[in-house]
Amino acid sequence: MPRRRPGRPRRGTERPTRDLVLAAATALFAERGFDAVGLRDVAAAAGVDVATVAHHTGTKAQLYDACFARVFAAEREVLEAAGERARSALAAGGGDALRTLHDLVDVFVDFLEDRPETTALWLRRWLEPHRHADLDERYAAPLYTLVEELLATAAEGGALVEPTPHVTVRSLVWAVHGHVVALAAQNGSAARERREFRSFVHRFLDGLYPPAGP
Amino acid sequence: MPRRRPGRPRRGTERPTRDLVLAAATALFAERGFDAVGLRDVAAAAGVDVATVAHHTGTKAQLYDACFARVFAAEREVLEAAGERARSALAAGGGDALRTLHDLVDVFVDFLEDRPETTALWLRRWLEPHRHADLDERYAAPLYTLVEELLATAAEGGALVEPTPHVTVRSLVWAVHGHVVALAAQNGSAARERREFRSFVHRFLDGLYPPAGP
DNA sequence: TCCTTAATCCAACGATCGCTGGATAATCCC
DNA sequence: GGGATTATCCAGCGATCGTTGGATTAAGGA
Repeated sequence: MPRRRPGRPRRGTERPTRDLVLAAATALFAERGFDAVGLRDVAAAAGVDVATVAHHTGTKAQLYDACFARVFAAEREVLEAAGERARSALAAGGGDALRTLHDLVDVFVDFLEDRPETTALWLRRWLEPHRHADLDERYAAPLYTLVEELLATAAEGGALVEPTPHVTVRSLVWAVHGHVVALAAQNGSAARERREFRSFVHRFLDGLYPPAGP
Repeated sequence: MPRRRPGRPRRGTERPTRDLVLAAATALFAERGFDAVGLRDVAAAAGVDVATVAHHTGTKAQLYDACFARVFAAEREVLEAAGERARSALAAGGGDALRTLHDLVDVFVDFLEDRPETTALWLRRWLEPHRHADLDERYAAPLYTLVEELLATAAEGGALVEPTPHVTVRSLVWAVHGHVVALAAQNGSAARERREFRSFVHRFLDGLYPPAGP
């Protein structure tokens, strides 16, 4: 690993060091948790010195928060874009509501399968809420309300056979996280596992609505 | 906290110190994780000295394993007893298979609601498999196969409308863990939350079987 | 050219960590 | 009563932790 050049960066240059540190720290935090990761581990993974990590990201707690903010912002962006697409598809009225709901949830599953560290950070956040006091309203609530809102919108046409959508959505989200964890734990035949889980989720979603009339 | 008496314990006396340490350590590990808990924290919570903790439970890693073994053994015992009852109820042939399945899963939900640290330890185990290399086969597999077996047994009468019981059972288990985490996070109206989740689980289980004929 | 700003690293501080050797006290067994 | 055994605590070891002060290098601004 070549040593990074010291000195003031050139004008047009962005600052890749901070992103480098954040990416390395995110991977380590997701795998081992806050206390098992030393700042020297982060520095070594990013190829810089410990003091450089502190220079860019402040204290360890601030670095932790920055990692969560970065990952959750990416998730939120993807989900809100998918939500907008679903909304306009339903507003157009031409599409099938159930099919739209399938597609929306597929985006969620795809995203978490592609970035398993997102699931790891969510689980750590749920396990240790005392570390994330200020993140509650900024990330968790919008995602849940989005899916619930989509569920309600999709249910406008046909009645929704589901008296507790809140519990239903939460259970669905946790099932997805469990799927990602199981994928990370097993060795082979991940493709089949992915297919089977999508099939399960679709059948689950279909069960929320009355069967289509003849 | 009165200092514990040194010296060899009396004959008939059991050894409460080890259990005291294990209980305190389990609560701390469930709340904060392995690395965030110091042996001095465990000792203080148990009202003993650090050396006493080491004397009874050996290494910190051994203490961690002992906590998991203790909690998972309790869970396994409860579940296997409920499984035996469900099996004999089905073998007698008199009862309703769906009702038997409801009761079995209710036992699981009740247990985790009563001991939320069980969920915390399961999630930590899933998040950090490198810490639990030897626990995989001893605890995880039997629970899953038990529920799947019960599902299969309950399905002998009526056909099971579920091509992937493995995925289904896992998703159900994760939904229960998510329910426990949500219960711990919220403040009030836990009774309503419990009722709604049970209702959800029952409807979910019913969806696995074809609707009863008229 | 010279001063300012910014990035990087080195060295080290105080605190805490897991762990242990040894002293002391209480009980059992003979 | 008197060793043997066991439980408990005290004190301290070496290692690692998060954090910081200061030196060095490189670029911008005048």
